[in-house]
This record gives sequence, structure tokens and C-alpha cells, in this order.
Amino acid sequence: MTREDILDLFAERGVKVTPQRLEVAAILLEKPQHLSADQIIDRLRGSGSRVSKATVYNTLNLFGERGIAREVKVDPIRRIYDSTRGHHYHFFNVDTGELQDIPADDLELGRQPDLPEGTEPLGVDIVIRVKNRRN
Amino acid sequence: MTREDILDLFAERGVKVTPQRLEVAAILLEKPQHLSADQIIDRLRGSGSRVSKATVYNTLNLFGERGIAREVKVDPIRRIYDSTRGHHYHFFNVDTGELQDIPADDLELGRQPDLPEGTEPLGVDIVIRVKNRRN
DNA sequence: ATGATGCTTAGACGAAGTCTAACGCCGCCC
DNA sequence: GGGCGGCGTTAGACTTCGTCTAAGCATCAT
Ligand SMILES: [Mn+2]
Ligand SMILES: [Mn+2]
Ligand SMILES: [Zn+2]
Ligand SMILES: [Zn+2]
Repeated sequence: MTREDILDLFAERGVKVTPQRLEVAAILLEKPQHLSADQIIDRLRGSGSRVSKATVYNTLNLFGERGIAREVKVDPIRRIYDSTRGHHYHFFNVDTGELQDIPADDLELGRQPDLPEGTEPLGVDIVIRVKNRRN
Repeated sequence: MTREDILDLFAERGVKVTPQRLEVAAILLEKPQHLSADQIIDRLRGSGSRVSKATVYNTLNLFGERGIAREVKVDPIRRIYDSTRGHHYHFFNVDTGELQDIPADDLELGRQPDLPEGTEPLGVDIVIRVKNRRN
């Protein structure tokens, strides 16, 4: 994702541009990937950036709310942010901790249950847990 | 679930019986429900029990490993334990934090993707996120 | 008895994320 | 230009959830 794309996306989602937000976006949205806040901070530090921890967390929360990144719930000990915004699912390898995308078309959802009374849908999260085959 | 059922389940899963494990099981496995460690500790304290925090966490980890309870990954800030061991899925109401079971039969999974090379399946977690309808 | 093993415990510790209060930056008004 | 308000950023304190440590206990085998 180019700098131009990022600026367009910010505009589209009503997110004001700041140097720090651009730095975080440049790392996370560079390519399809799944990163924790800590990994993003490490990469920022590695490239000499001084964006504070508080700002990284604020920014990731903002990106989540505005649909600039997706939060993936697989591991209760840390939040993972996903640069792929479109509809898709995940494999989670419990041995390696690795997350892998499943394109929406590769997984069909048959019958779906009625929603609870008085609620409306937000989305469907599917995680297929796998482990390494030992033989 | 009766005390007898719990003892049978422990035996079946190779879990040694201790008074503390029985107390935790009595609370969690009483009925179909979803509880955090903290809620379990509160209920133990409320009924005058003195089981330590460390033991509650150790016990819940053990229950998870041995399939005596299920860990539901829905909220990255705390672990939720599910007394329903069978195959089923969940609604998660983001407004209330409420988790609601979806029986396996109510949700059909059509085509499933090929697993990543060298891995074998552990299970499929599905969470349908919903919010309260406001109007 | 003695020792080994495994469970429980209080409280220290660690990791992830949030909050606070000060500070900087920018646009607006005069 | 100077002052003001609003928002974003910052360091570091703080909170929360969970794990670890080291001591104490129980049970079992010899
Ligand atoms: Mn790191
Ligand atoms: Mn509580
Ligand atoms: Zn993804
Ligand atoms: Zn359930």
C-alpha cells in the first residue's frame, strides 16, 4: 500500500493525518500481515522512529474503530491487527502462533442461526485451529 | 451436573480429585454458562470458600487442557471458560459482553478450505458478533 | 519413619494495555 | 503578531489479568 493509498484511506474514514499515524500505517498496511502492537513498536524503533507507546495504542484503537485495520481475536494475551480489511477468515497454528488468511471464497457458510432478539449482525469471525502434524 | 458426574469426568480425563478442583468444577459445571476466572473466584469467595487465586488459574488451565471446560476466545482482555464441552458456536453481543451458545446443528459449514501444509485440524471457532438494535 | 511427588498457597512478579497531566502544534479570532 | 481553544502526542504511572516462586501440606512408597 502506497503513501497515496494511505492518505486516501484516512480521508475516506475521516481520520486526520499526523506523522505518527502515517508511520504506524506505513508499517502495518505495507502488505497483508498480522501484527501485534509490540511488533509494530519494535519495527518503529528499528527504523529509528520515536513514536510513543501510547500513540501506537491510540492509533491502533482508532484504526480498529474506523475500519482501517481489523482486530483478530485468537490469543487472549495480546491483540493482533490485520492489514487485510476485506471479508476473510483465519487459520491459527497453535504450535507456531502463526495466523494465515482464508479468503472469504474458500469457506462457505451454510445455514446461519437466527440472531438473538433485538440484535443486529456485525460480522462473523471464524478461526480454524490447527497444529503441526508430528509423525 | 452432579458431584457424581464431576467425579466420573475427572476419572475419564485423568484428573486427580482434590477438594479445590471439585469446588471450581461445582461452580463452573453447574449449568451451561460462560465464566471468567475472576467471576469464579468471586463466587467461591461468596460461598465462603478459600481456594487461592493461583489454584483457580491452575485448575482452569488444567480443565482446558483435559477438555473438562472450553476456553472461548472472544475478548482479548480476559479468558472465558465454557462449561459446555460439546461442539457449538457463539454469539457475542459487543454492547453487553454477553455470550450465547449456538448449537452445532444451527450452523452449517459448507465448503472448508484445505489446511496449511503439514498441519492437522484441532477445531473450528465461530463467533457471530452482534450489537443491540437501537431505534 | 523417611523421602519423593504433586497440589496448594500468599504474594511477588510480568506483560499488555490504559490513563494522566503536561506539552506541542495548528487554526482561528482579534 | 499575539492569544486562545482543540486536538494529538508524550513519558511514565497505573491497572488488570495471569504466571511464577518458594514454602507448606498431603499422600504414597519403601
Ligand atoms: Mn518486543
Ligand atoms: Mn471480581
Ligand atoms: Zn487476516
Ligand atoms: Zn458456549
